[in-house]
Amino acid sequence: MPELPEVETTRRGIEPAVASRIIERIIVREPRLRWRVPAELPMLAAGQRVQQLRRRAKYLLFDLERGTMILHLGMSGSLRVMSATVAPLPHDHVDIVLDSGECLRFNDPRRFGSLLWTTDDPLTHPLLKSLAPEPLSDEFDADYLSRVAKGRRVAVKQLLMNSQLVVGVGNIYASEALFHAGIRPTRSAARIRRDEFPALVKSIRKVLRAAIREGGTTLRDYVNPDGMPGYFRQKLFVYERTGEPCRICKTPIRQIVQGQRSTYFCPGCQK
DNA sequence: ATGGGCACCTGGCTGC
DNA sequence: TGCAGCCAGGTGCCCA
Repeated sequence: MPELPEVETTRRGIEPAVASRIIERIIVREPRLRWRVPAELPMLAAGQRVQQLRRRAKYLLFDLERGTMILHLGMSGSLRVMSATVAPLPHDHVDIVLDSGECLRFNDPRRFGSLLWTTDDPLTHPLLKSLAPEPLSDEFDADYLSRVAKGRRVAVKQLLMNSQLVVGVGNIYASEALFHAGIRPTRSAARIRRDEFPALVKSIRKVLRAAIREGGTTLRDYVNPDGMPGYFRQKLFVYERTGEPCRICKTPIRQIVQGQRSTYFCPGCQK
């Protein structure tokens, strides 16, 4: 599910509920996520005040007084803010109970999400230390992208989904960004011309920002912390529009498979 | 170093 | 109605 816009929407949605609150307790109903939730995490985190809630790539970082909780939503995860007294539903694996009486409830049917603990700088954690620059930061520019694409024979779509090179862009936004840049997803990264990188960078940033503005994209499971879907789905140009006419040139949108993931593009607009 | 394929999991949909 | 097969927003790991 969640790519950068959905994770950022989640961060913004839960921030008012968690900022400066004390974590009263953490209830782990199902520790078997992508990695087992450390048995000691509830004990370690309880009683600490939330100093800051950050996002790095698709990870949410809860900085506490003496350690950080690292949370990833995986494919089907979502976090909701609700009263701690509400009865849990299936797949409500974790509750982070706050001193306000509210809780953050983590629901994740497929259990590809994760919840980890570190006392070090979380950015040096093995899962985070090799992540590429944030796509909405100044560091991510045409020079950067052309440099990392140089000599890479992978398809440009797969390059965009390699978190060591570009973060936050998943299966939806990779297809969408390439559409807006007018670039075929199948082209080798090495074959992208120098003058195409500015448009590609611009498209990635534009798509991510626009999706954040709409509260993300809901295809199936994703809901924001208020339980509401994201509305960017209506603004998708190619994703899950197989056979439908391109919104620009009316050519039917095509679907192919790259790296075992569906890719969508317009044969008319993307060269 | 790079790239390809698999694995982890559940649920919803399709078609026989 | 039942069920097998396929697909889904991520990403670490193993292998060539």
